[in-house]
Amino acid sequence: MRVASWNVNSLKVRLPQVLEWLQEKSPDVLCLQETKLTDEKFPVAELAEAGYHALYHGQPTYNGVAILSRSVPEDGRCDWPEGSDGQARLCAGTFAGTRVVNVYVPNGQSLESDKYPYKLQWLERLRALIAKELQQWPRLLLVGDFNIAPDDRDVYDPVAWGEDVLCSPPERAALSALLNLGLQDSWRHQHGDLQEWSWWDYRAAGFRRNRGLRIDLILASNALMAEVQDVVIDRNARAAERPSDHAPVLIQLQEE
DNA sequence: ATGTCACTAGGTTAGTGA
Repeated sequence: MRVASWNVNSLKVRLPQVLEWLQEKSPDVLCLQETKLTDEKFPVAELAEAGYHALYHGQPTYNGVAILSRSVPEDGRCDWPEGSDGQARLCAGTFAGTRVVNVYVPNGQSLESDKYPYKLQWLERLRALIAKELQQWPRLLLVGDFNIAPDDRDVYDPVAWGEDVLCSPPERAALSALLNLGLQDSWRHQHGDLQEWSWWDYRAAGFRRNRGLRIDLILASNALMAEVQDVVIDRNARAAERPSDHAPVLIQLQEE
């Protein structure tokens, strides 16, 4: 099974690139973040024509997540079990016994912003949810835009970036708490000390100068980690015409 | 550390969020 994650920064704008990428890579599952579409505007028909079912959860202007898949997921979930807080950042489904949880973690904006404590609270709620999900589905992938660079190897210039948002110790501790539930950063596990980025700022020619961060992650539960064959960041998608500022990340799991 | 992009509302541009 092959599962991917991609922050598309508006599915309305990026639908042609997404359809092309689906055709080229043919993943079983593609998790999207920042669709920025209300549910009635979700391109269900175009994706069905491409052979993909869609589970989606959006809102106007901001956020929005979706899971595109060859097969129909079981136990589909949109948003928190305790109810929505008005921000569409979470959805999940089960494919052949493998739970896939798709998240768009709040950005946080800056350490001074009120969005920063929201981010930390959101991550704590996610930890509690994943703890429960792991009990039901030991085979679990937690994928998405985490808006956290796990450590300094994931930052183009860690000295310049310092402990600013996306790299602050409390954010990294929140990510560690998630990993401590029994998950691994699959890309890092496969690639040792390699440095690659999944996001490059549109501003200041970030991509041309290869100034990026690795903030799009696929966390695999320990039960799944032995089946991981490959994890790749598809930098070509970022080099394409009218790109998202994020590249897709794709994990290949051994077939049964 | 800002060389962009996408969104919306409202008035063909400015604010906002990333």
